[in-house]
Amino acid sequence: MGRAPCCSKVGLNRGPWTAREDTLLINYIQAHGEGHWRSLPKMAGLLRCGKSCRLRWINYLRPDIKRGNITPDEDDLIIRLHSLLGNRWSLIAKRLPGRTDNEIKNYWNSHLSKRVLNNSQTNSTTRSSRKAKKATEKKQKANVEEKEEIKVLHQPKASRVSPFSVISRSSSFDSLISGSSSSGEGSKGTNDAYVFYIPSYWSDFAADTNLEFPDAEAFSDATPVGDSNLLDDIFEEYQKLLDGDDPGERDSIFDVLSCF
DNA sequence: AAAAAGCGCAACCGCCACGCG
DNA sequence: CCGCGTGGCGGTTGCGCTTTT
Repeated sequence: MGRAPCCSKVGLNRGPWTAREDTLLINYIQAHGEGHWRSLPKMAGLLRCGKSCRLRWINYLRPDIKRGNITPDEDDLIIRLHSLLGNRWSLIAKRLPGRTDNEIKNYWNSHLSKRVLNNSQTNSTTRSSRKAKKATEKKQKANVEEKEEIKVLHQPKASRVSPFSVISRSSSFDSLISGSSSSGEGSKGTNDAYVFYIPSYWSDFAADTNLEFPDAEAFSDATPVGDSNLLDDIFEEYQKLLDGDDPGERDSIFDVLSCF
């Protein structure tokens, strides 16, 4: 049973959004900005729940959304961050400009979790029926997750991010992402051409937390994430800090991460 | 060629924390 | 301090498309 839905569903549209609804939502947000999701549908003339509007905007319509396949570098970073943060999709997404938590979560569930699973397998499996295979995968997945739960160093409860994060993600991302961002569907494909940048807040992050990045000055708007050495450096710094004995220090890392 | 199974992803659901009166 | 409204988050579902049998 549980509690009542967030809003009355009576008379509201559900399921896939139509182009018309998308247009209404985009036009309204362009005119009035994000927020006030509860009243937005009414004001925008949409027969949708406010929550649904928010999700549609954040996961699909926002102009800074980068559509297309996950690049190998992003792929690598997701795996590494997941090993540190667990299923903290929003935090992981914040390290991947233009990617949404939903997208990363889906990508993990459909691609990476299997890959991680396969890598952890020591025995080669015999060919079996798909059903049996899937059942086995499910079982193994459960085992891996059980182990991961032990491995993850610190997994605080999900918490709301500061308003600053909204500014970071939604207001200035056009300047952070080079290449075209597409708001239409079916624009997958040109992923190889994507180049994106670590935003300048990385250096602020380092300064604010007294982190000694190997080359903090290198973190500027013009720093391509495509440099896998840099990704390694970032990841290693995270790991070092997380491996530290001081729980307070670890907490501060998550606090800082939550601020972006 | 048809049916079954698998896959990918948009959308939904419910819980939780923050902000404000 | 407390209760309510709201927004954010992670988990889950549903469905269309693709692949396999």
